[in-house]
Amino acid sequence: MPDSVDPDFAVAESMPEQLRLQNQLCFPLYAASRLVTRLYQPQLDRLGLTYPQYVVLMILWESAPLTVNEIGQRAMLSSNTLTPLLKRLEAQGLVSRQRDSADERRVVISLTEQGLALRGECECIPQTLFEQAGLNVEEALELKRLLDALLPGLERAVEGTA
Amino acid sequence: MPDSVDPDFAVAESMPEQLRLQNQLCFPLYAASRLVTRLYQPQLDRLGLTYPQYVVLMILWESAPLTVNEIGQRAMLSSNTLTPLLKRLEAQGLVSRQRDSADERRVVISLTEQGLALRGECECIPQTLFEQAGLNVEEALELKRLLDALLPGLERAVEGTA
DNA sequence: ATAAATTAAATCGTGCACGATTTAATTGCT
DNA sequence: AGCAATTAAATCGTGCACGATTTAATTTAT
Repeated sequence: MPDSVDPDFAVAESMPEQLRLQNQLCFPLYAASRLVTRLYQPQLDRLGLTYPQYVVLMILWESAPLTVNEIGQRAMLSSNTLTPLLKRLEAQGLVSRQRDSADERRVVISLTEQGLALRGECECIPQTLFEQAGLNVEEALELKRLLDALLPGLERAVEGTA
Repeated sequence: MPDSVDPDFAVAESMPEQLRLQNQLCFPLYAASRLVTRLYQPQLDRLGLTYPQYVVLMILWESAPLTVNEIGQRAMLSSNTLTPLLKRLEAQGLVSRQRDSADERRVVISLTEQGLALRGECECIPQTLFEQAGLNVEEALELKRLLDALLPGLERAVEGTA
């Protein structure tokens, strides 16, 4: 044992390699996700949106009207998260919520004229942020490819343990 | 215009490519991060930990004692998130919090014997989850490499807009 | 020496996430 | 028809995240 004066020597010395933050895949994933959300914020603030609200709107812009569950499948969120989020979007006049008369259990979410109009405001956001983050196109595509390949296995694993 | 009966035809038709969820890098990042956290939960539940608490403990296992700010730099979290989290870890008897007598502004976080002992319980978690998610080693390494390369640019961009 | 600037935590308010439960509507089964 | 099982949202409770502000201690520049 070297005559180190570092009081944490004993702790660091016995730290198993696989538990070091630097060796974990989960941490950069967690950090990158939060950083990207923070990068979106200034753009979304101007529109009065949060990042999860923006995700839900992107889903609706693509396929509205949708039920809460259908949005949930696409966003991987369930009603405990979506119901209050959708109520906030409704309060902002961006979506409307109405029970499906054919099946009263369902709530159908539609875009209002205002909600649809917001799409135009958002068109430039991805490109702006892409440049702001100084992303390399090839690396970004490769990253997306790997993440898309990872997701099905993760979903299966999460279901399996539930 | 085709004689589609899809009532959403008009909406989907005009959806700009760059706003489709499928074409965004941010969404798989957001989804993967949440899925990984959910995958950790069953393992961490047994120990009474949340994923962010586990991250903070990994940091402490590597370099305790640390101030709140030092933990924050490593975890990319600040006192508004860390203070309550650390109080919960303290309430569980895993860490101790004490003002630095040399600089009363600082709060030094140390591991208790119990907090240090928990490390042993966690050694197998990364390997277990890696297998549970059916991760391919090469892809995982490549993914980690890309994410690690992405983080500095994201951090710079987030600072720049603040 | 002291006032201004800086730094470190804590506090506050809002909005996710998500496990668990509840409520209500529909479907399936006899 | 009628009752059990299923499904869809909503509700509840806890714990992050994070912008903004506050409090208090230290540093700096007069």
